Amino acid sequence: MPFTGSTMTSTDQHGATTPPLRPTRQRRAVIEALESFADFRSAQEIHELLGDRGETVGLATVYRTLQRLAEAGDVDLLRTEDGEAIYRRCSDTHHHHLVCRSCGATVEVEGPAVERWTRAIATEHGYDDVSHTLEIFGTCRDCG
Amino acid sequence: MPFTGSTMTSTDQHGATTPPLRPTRQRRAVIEALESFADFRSAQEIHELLGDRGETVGLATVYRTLQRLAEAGDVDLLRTEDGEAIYRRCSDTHHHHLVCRSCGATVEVEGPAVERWTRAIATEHGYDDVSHTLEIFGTCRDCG
DNA sequence: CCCGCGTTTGACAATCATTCTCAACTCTCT
DNA sequence: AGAGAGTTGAGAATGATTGTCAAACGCGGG
Repeated sequence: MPFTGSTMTSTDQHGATTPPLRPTRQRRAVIEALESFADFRSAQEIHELLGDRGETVGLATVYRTLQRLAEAGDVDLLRTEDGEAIYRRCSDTHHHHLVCRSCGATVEVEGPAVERWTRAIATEHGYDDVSHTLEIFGTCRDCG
Repeated sequence: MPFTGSTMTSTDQHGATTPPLRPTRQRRAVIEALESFADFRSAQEIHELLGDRGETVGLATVYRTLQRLAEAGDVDLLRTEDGEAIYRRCSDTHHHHLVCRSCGATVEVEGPAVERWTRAIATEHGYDDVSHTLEIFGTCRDCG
């Protein structure tokens, strides 16, 4: 299987291939749910959270919605060490995360130097159309 | 589910909790298979590759072996965008990868500056016991 | 060389996250 | 109100990965 590393950005590079997105009750619910926490959660957890709130949203829909949002760059998607996808709402600038290994507390960090470095390294090796992933893990003060 | 971000390094930080590892035919076969290619492959692919070679090694065993090797730091483990685990033999120094999005060709890269940066950022925010993941994706010259 | 015992293996069942299917439903626009 | 495209939900289906457990193996001692 080929490697699909086209990480975050799915911005329209051309005209407008993106089909319209309808503001349904379910979608609003998911987005609202995302507003209610600051760390990363899995699709399943978000689905559960919605259930607790009394919102009825199918699991498949939660998955679909999160996918769309991630593609659109409206939420951050990252993978836990065991490959599970976890999501979080985020600012729209390119950034990375410092995540607490034990409680999940997250800090968004920026590093222009790193951005430059990755691009330079890639170019130097003849790679084009560069993207990257960078996540930092650690134990936060409270969990220390 | 808590976050387990203890990425690559699983080096014994203490005495020697690591139990002995027996050099069985299967393990040797897996390691040998790893020698035969330079890019990343999934456990399934490696299992298949072994089959083609006439080596009979159970799929579960391949998974177990790769896991052990990864824990021991003898192979690199990274995740494709869809969460599949892929492995590759590697040098034992800490490094990152520049992977071709379409053919999987890989280059190991080092960046002392990045290492320092991540540690600094983490410390600055009160995070301890820092580790990180960083992968760069792009389209290599041949696939361009 | 044979024995004992903890380690490993393998076939297969079991998990688990995620995706697919498809009929029923909802928007949006006219 | 009606048409047509986008959405949804329930449950089946997928697919990677892990668990189970009895049989096979590697290693040190006698």
